[in-house]
Amino acid sequence: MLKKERQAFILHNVNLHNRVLVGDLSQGINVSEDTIRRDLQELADHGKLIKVHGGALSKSFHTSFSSSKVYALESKKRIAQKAASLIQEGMFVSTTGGTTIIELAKSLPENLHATFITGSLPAALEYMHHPNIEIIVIGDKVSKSSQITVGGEAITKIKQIKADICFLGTNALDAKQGLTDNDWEVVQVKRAMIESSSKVVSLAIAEKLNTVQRIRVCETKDIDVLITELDPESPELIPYKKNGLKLLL
Amino acid sequence: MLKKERQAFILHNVNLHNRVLVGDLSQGINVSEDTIRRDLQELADHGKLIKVHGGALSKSFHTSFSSSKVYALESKKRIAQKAASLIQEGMFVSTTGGTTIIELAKSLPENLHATFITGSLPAALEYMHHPNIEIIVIGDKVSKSSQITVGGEAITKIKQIKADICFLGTNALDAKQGLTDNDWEVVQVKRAMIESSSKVVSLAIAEKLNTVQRIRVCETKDIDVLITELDPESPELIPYKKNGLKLLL
DNA sequence: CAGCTTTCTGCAATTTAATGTAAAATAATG
DNA sequence: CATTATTTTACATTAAATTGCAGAAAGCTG
Repeated sequence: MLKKERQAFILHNVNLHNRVLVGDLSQGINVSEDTIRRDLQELADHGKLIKVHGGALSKSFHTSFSSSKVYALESKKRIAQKAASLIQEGMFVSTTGGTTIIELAKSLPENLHATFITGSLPAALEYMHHPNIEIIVIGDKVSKSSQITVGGEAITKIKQIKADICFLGTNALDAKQGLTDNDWEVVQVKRAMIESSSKVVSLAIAEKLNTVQRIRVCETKDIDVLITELDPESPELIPYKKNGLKLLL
Repeated sequence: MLKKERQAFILHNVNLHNRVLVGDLSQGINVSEDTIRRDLQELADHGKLIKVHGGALSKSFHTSFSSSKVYALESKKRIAQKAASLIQEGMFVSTTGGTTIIELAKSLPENLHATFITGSLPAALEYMHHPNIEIIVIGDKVSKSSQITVGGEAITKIKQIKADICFLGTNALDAKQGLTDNDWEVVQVKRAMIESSSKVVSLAIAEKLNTVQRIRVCETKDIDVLITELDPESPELIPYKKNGLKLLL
């Protein structure tokens, strides 16, 4: 059996049963456990499965188990801290929703005086814990999928307030395709925020990079700063640099 | 069973039943109690559950009970349920903030179709759990003490929407002095809500009755229904009856 | 406080993983 | 075809992880 075949077989199995054991595979294919381990390692390196002690789990199993709120939490925290450092005393800051933005809200320094504008209900609740932060909530219909307010009223209000900086929770970002999203109403809100902010910052964990969704929010060059957890020298980031984005962390 | 699988199983259980016992898990999965404890410890370290003596609790369960919002919770729940029974299919409902209103949000029947208008962020988050409820958030500056939006914009918006029924979380109610409150901005919002609603309902636990605060929101006769947990025959309630209030429970 | 249960700690046994090395297979080159 | 390099694999050895157990410590209950 060729190596590729074997790996295809393993992958097929792990996706079918959500789990595989090194021992079973070794017996089933009749190769040493070392070989299986090497295969698993390789597949894991390519992100096809999750290697664990004793075998491997399917990707879907793993993500469903570590619920999305805690998913990549550490990355998000680091990104959020970097983002917080961009905020200066007295600024007007607008933010979208999303878990990374919530982390940003939690990362704000205790004594920061600033005004936050948001249509995200969970984010607003977080800002509330900070005694010196003024909160402006954008009112309108609530989109349940994204937990932010959306609609014409919301967009009108957003455009009425010129923010110094705007933080975008990012669903998908690609150097060529720009910032994209799947929800039409949310896209409108994001566009309005970008339009009425002096500086646009995108917070994106690595896995959102080089992915594309249906609806374009803006082009890559419209974003001023990209904050992600990758090494700034990482080759993945080169196309973004070319588009003039400042990179952080 | 792989370690990750076991932990997924535990997590699934704790989220399902809100609690797990070390012994049960040990028997169920057929590993030693030590192993279960180590798993619980690990999951707790990652913030996925709360470890307690004898087992573990789900995160949501724990936070909903450890907070200080349990004061007079049972009374509030009963009041909330009574209030929920007043809401009919398709109604436009406006609500203020306050813990009793949050209980109302939790008490809503699963399949109710209605539109809720509120400036309260925690209430809006609760409504979000109901699939058939449309939420309109009133935007403006957030008052941290009351966790609702306040200000001219908010009042303008409230007046633009005519609600069928309006539920007021009540700080102080006195038959002679009417409904009173301590926060000027909140009072403005409440007044606007009363003005633009066909029916006004006050939710008040007994200890708020016959108390007065600085600023008058409205007179007693402007309230249509008072919901409290006292016996309707209670002498305390006679002056309210005289003012034409309908009493519930 | 006394008696009970639960938890923690260190330790040993077992299982699993990683690493280095050599043999075999495959590919590349002149 | 011979030979050289590369890849793949198995085996042995060492390292790491997981788990259960015993006894001490801590927590709970009446």
